[in-house]
Amino acid sequence: MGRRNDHSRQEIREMALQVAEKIVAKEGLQGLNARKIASAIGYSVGSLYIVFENLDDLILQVNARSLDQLYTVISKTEQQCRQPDACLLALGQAYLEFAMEQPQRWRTVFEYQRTKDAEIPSWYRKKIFRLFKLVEKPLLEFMPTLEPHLCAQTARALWGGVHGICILALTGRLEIVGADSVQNLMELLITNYLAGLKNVQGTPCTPEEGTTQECKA
Amino acid sequence: MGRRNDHSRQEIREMALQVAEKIVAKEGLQGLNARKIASAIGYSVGSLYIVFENLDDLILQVNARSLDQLYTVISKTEQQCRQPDACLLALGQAYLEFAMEQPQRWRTVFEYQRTKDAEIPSWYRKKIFRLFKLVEKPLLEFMPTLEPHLCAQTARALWGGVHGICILALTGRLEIVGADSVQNLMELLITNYLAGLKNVQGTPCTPEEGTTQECKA
DNA sequence: ATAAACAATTGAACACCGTTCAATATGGGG
DNA sequence: CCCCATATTGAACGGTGTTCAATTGTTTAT
Repeated sequence: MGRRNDHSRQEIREMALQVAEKIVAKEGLQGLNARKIASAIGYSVGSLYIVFENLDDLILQVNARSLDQLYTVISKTEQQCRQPDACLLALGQAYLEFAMEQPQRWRTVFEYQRTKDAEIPSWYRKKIFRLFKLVEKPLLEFMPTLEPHLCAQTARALWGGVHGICILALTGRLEIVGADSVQNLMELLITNYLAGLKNVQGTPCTPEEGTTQECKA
Repeated sequence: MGRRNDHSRQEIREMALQVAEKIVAKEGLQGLNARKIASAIGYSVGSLYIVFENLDDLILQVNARSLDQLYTVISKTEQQCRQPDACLLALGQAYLEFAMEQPQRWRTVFEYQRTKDAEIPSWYRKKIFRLFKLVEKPLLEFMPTLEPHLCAQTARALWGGVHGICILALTGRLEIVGADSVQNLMELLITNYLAGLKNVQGTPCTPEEGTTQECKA
């Protein structure tokens, strides 16, 4: 088959991405390959390489969409809550919920590392940044005295923790008996972390309980 | 070449694992393949499949060794510390240090998922369990009133958090400027979490700060 | 209307991967 | 010394991602 002009490049790109999303959601990253995508959209492999630089590029786009959807979910959660501490807890649980409802897509986002040593593009980084921003906002309401840099650090520490629980849960390394226990872990982490924040910042440093870090600020 | 009896199967196995460890440490999981291992130990690919079920099996063994080495490091750290809170902080930092000094090996342990749907063998699970035990011990000293199950949960929440910070740091998703800032994140997470634990467990539940969970116990 | 120029599309081909197994070469027992 | 049991091989198979000469339909010029 030669020229047929059935679809524009943008359209082919869009079709490929939609198919790839479905495959990733159903079979995970392992189930995804160029020939499968190509045949599903009725084009050949060669056409994929006109529209995408390579498969890494394609997967990056799929992940970008997952991040966008995650942002939508998290953002809605953030808008619906009132008290900052309850808000942070709700954000963590929304994050966990997304991860558990779309495990394959979520895992693909965070486990996939490009083969090439190419840097993560800045537009993709921004999608991660704005997720952090959603955490920093209620955190600043919760601790208004936090200077911006420390707030960013505090948010990243908390979100790293939330993320870690999700990963260990999804990869089956938490090994917890019981149905909703991952949610409990999440609540434990967030509430204790926040309570500690309030406590440490609000009280003078006591030598037998504080370590060293908090006394400086 | 036919029979030569240069090495026993155990010896071939050992040689293969040592070579595989080096390759993983230097080039990561992506740099590892059967032919490379085979040529490095002076045998053919076929011999590898006599000694290992498949590459997944081989990688599992490599990861088991990484877990053992991690356990050694963490265990030593645990033995050297005095106060339980300082101990937990030291454990987290030792974990982070291992992850950053052996990034490829550490990532291979946690990011690799077997292709086959085969379960993780129980002897491998035990290696993960005993790592958690090292966390639960000082945690119980820190909070002697914790019932065993809640202690296990509390340890897993904390360790999930520690793990998450490591992962995000290693995959370049934290985006922190400065040298030792990941260490600071780790300290933030652990000290705040511990302070919160003490605070929440020790004081009666106040409606405006506590969420819901801690008031039940 | 016809031809020439152009561009979209293909799919065979290449180099790699994990895995298998018939063929083979050899150490050691009779 | 011969023969056999077996340790070892490596070509072969089906699967990757990726490339690019060849092909074929569309458009433009005459």
